[in-house]
Amino acid sequence: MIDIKLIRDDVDLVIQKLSTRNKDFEYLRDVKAMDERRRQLLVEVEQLKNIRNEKSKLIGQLKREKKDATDVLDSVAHLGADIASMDQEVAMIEEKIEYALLTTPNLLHASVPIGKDETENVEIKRFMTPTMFAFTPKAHYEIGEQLDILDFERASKITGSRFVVYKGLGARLERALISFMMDLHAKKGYTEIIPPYIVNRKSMTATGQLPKFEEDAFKIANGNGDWFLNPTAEVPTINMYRDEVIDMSQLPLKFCSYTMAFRSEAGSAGRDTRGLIRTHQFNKVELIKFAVPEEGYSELEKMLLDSEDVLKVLKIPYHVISLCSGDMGFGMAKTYDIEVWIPSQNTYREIGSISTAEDYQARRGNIRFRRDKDAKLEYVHTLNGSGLAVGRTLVAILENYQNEDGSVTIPDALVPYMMGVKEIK
RNA sequence: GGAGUAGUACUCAAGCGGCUGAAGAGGUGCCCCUGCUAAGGGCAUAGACCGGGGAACUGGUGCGAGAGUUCAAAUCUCUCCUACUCCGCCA
Repeated sequence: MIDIKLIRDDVDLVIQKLSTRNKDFEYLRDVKAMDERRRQLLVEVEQLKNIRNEKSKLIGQLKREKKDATDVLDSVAHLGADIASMDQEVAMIEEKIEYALLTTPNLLHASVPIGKDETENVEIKRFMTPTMFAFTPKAHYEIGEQLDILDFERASKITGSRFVVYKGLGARLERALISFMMDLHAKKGYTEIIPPYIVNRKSMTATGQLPKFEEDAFKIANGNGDWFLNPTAEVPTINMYRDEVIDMSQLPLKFCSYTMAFRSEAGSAGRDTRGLIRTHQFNKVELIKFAVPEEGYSELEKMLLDSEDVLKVLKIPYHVISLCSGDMGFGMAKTYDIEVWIPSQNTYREIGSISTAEDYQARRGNIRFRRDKDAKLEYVHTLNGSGLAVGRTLVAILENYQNEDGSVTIPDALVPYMMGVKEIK
């Protein structure tokens, strides 16, 4: 969350900065007023508590000396009710402020292009030219069904729509991609992680999924209603360090985290209903970094390159866009999306997203570091990037590596992971 | 799932409702001593968070978390979390 001191100091500036997200933030003026009321109450109630503490001490002393304490007891008796009611008001105000801050998005970095929606995102770079075919390319679900490596019908029988069964070499390809990606990143110094796929409410709150986007998550009945299916490895991996102080010498911490990710896809009814572009359950390899603030943005650029490298090695065309202000995610200060070429749709589609939250998540999750022994604690910067979405990478391979006869060539880099298979036919 | 035990600072650990923001030990830092090392001695070692103040300072909260009893809670009560032991079940 953003620092309440910013609101205290200059609420107009904060509102102005947030306004590029094309939403209304006038309620922050109420937050400022509540904060003032709270501090004023604190001064009053703390004075009363000080009096009570002093008198309590005196009572203890008198009793030890076997003296009469009735007068002091009488004089302190009325304080309790006042303190209790003021405490209650403070708690109520704090709850409201807390909720407002938890539902206020991050401030954007100065380099984020201003724009109203996804149509105004800015292309940063391209890799390769879109794949050309001498025939009409098929969609990945047609290819997958014909090769009998993807089975959507049976998946919907087992569960429902937006699920898939990977079969035979399809299953092997999915598995190969996970290993390939993890190897690629691990070789560059990212520590491999396989975290829990179920996370609790605190974790979801720290990374920003809650309290605002509860309907996007799968909640499960166990865990007193406070357990959720992992929506992205960013959640469990960043929360590894929640409420911790990270030793300065360990920064930047770099992780590549493999998870199965789960999304309710509430609100995307009708979109990408066919195929595995948008499923409730998908594999994802995610890059996560914890960095000192001054290195946050250089680490973001490096992470983008590491993420791109997956498609470079696989030789699949993509471009990178910088999300404009109106399309930015809730908790992030700056985001690059990698979009991969999808021949059947004749367009680029998102396959990865690389972002920095600056200290927004660190403040929510209380993740800090200290520069040296006597230095004050500071919040780290947290970064996350896809490395990549595995299902969508499989889509990109099926479509970009398809042949006229319906077969699919396996990218060279994956052949060793496919037990030598060079083609699916 | 059942039964039990425990959670105090960097670590271990004492702790009677008030004199405990917390004994003691280790560790760590600085200093002394011994030619160096091993060993020994001295001093320091609660931070964090929320406030007030221009500042020096100062108030509040903190003993797994939350609620309660009380003028007063590490200490009493309740709920929860976590770890460990035994039983049951199970990949």
